[in-house]
Amino acid sequence: MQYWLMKTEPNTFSLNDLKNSPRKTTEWDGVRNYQARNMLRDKMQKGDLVFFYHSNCKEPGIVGIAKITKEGYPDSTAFDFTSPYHDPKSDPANPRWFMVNISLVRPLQRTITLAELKLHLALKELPLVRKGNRLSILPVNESQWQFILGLEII
DNA sequence: GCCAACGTTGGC
DNA sequence: GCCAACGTTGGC
Repeated sequence: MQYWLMKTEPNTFSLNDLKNSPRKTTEWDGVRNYQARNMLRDKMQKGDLVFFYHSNCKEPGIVGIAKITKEGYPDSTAFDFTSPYHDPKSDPANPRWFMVNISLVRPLQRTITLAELKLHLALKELPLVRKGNRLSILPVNESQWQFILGLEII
């Protein structure tokens, strides 16, 4: 059982979009970074919990909890000529990109903002708050997970 | 294999 | 909108 943080731009796909998805489940497609791909393909396991993070928006932060409901499988949008994520270099016989399915567990009672996360010494090793980090999928260790959850209720 | 140029991410 | 920090590309 591992913990993760997954970034999404709410303009593209928000927590509400997840809530309104059939069975509150979505394919996490479109990841086109090899480090993130490796986590999707090799590390994420069914039942792992995920902080759902809104990036590139007015108030960046963690807004909900989701879980992995299907482990890594080839990202079909790479083969779809009509998709913005189409990648002609991904061969269906040897797929380059992978995705998982995630399902909503619950929204948080409030947004735990990036600014707030940066204040806590206990989170100084959290990859999210490290300078220059642009990965859209990041590991969270158990103590960090518990600490962040503890911030939800003020 | 090096590395300059370019593209992207994402906070601010 | 700016720009720092990365990742990728492609010439050599």
